[in-house]
Amino acid sequence: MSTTSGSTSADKPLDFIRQIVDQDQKSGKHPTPVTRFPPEPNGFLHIGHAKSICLNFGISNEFGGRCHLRFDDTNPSKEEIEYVESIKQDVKWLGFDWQDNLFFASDYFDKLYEFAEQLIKRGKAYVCDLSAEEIRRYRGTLTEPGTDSPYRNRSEEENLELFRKMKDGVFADGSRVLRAKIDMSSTAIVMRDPVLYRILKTSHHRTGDKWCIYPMYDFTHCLSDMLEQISHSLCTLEFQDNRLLYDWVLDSLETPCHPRQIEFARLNLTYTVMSKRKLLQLVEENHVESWDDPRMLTISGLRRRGYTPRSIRNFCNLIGIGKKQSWIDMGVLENAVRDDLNETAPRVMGVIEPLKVVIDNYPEDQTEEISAQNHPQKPELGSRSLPFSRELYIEKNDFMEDPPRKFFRLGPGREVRLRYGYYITCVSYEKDADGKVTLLHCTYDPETRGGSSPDGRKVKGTIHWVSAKHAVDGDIHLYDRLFNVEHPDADKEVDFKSHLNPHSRDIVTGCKLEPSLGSIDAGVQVQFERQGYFCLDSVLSGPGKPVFNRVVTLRDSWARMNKQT
RNA sequence: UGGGGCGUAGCCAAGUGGCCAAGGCACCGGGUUUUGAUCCCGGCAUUCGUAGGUUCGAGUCCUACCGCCCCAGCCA
Repeated sequence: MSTTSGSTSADKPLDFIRQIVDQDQKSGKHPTPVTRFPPEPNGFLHIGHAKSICLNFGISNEFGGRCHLRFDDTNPSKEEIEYVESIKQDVKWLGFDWQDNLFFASDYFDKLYEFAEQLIKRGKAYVCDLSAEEIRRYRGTLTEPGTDSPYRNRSEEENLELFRKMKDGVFADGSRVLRAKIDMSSTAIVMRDPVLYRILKTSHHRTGDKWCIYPMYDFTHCLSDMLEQISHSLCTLEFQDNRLLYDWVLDSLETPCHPRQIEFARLNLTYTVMSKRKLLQLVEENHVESWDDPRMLTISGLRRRGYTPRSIRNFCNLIGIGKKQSWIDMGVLENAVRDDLNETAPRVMGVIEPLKVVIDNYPEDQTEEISAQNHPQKPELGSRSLPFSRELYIEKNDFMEDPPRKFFRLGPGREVRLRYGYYITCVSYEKDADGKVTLLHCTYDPETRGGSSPDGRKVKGTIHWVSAKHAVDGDIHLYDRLFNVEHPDADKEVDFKSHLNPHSRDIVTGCKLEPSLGSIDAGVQVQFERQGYFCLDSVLSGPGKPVFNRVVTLRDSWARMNKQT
């Protein structure tokens, strides 16, 4: 079994789709499974697509098959070449390889056209002159059957002639369509003589102006699958009805194989919205900066935020595949990055909201180099050296004027350990006119260098710090969930944007970072000890002006405890 | 009132008629810890949408009912 897909464990039970693939492989029906990921190049990929990508490419990796990347580009009025490139980049970044199996439905336009003529010759398709509005009326309703189009019984010759003229551009957009001749009284609406081709005098991003008719999804998809010898065509639940048409088209034509369509539930996540329309709205109305805003659950947004490909793959493997519409808790996604980054991210110290500390009994001009581990559980990741001096910064919320008993940090007269440094005790503090604490005076115990005392005295709290004169200044963007309710778009009467979390991005300037952070590469994740995982923003950072994104916080049982009381 | 699907814990999800209904997340206890992190240990469905039925035995089979999702684009 390949491990390309991440954390596929041998003892994990197979989902229902993998069971089918497994059986088909063992029975010899499909010794080499072939799947495909078929995006329409009309937008950016998001976490929901990642589920499909991991499923299709995952199966191909696990069963020794192939997975094609095929662009479903049959509607030139919505699609753009730019999206093709971003989709390829995203799939690649997620860690999957389509090798030389890159296809476009538009590459099949000639063949598709031939199949359409074949259908006409078999008396299974006809050109219809009804307007879009009329077709809709003739279609009937959920409970009433449709009625036959007056053009339904044209002769083969007439249909062929008209269809060729459609192709040659003699008719106006929308004036005629090619329809399948199935059953206007079918209980399945998709079978009531569905449109197969429409006239669209729009140039296509790949075929240019060659075509002025374009095939519809239902006609294109099954035939594309067939042409590529796809064994298992996986799609989401809303296509269940379409399977009837998928099978009808293939059964109505002379084809060498008949791929099996299998539907699974799309991904829904709490505290976010997933539809392309709503994501677009967030961008256009400037609720976020862009498609790759770190708050967006687009693949590019997640990448910029600092999510690792592996964490996304692990997440997709974790949530499973089923037919039940479900809502995965956002915490599961967040947990997936935490788990991954906990293993791999080097630990560093950064002070987000600095409070200056003067160690009164520390020599004025002295600087010491203190050794700090890069990962306490992984000595193989080495250590680094940290400058220590008389003036430091600590986190503002690591000091309280009147701390409760369970507060293990600094307060008047209290002693804490500076991570890898010394024990210090707060002896006094200064406040400004507004009553805000501006400076702490502490003393240190020279016997406690490195963080332990010869007398074995217990110090419960350990806090992070940065030497004031060695600190690198930077900005930090504290990202949080974009919405503050579980189901932002649950109520159709309420605008989902009214649930936007005003603190989805808190920008903090003047943060004090340990020196090594001045030369870190964009996109490399580190753990700011006691706070969370961060990475340098690839867009906003400039020379000498680092901007760090918070990928996700560390679990914080202290914060949780305070929330409850 | 048509058709297609789905209902196992707060959220996912195994289970394919036979020991006490996997596992993960969340939650609650406890331990280790120079990150209130990580890690470790323990707890967490007398019950599988509901009601009947078949069977020695049913979450798994049958019947009825209830609830939720999708379908009436010349979108995919």
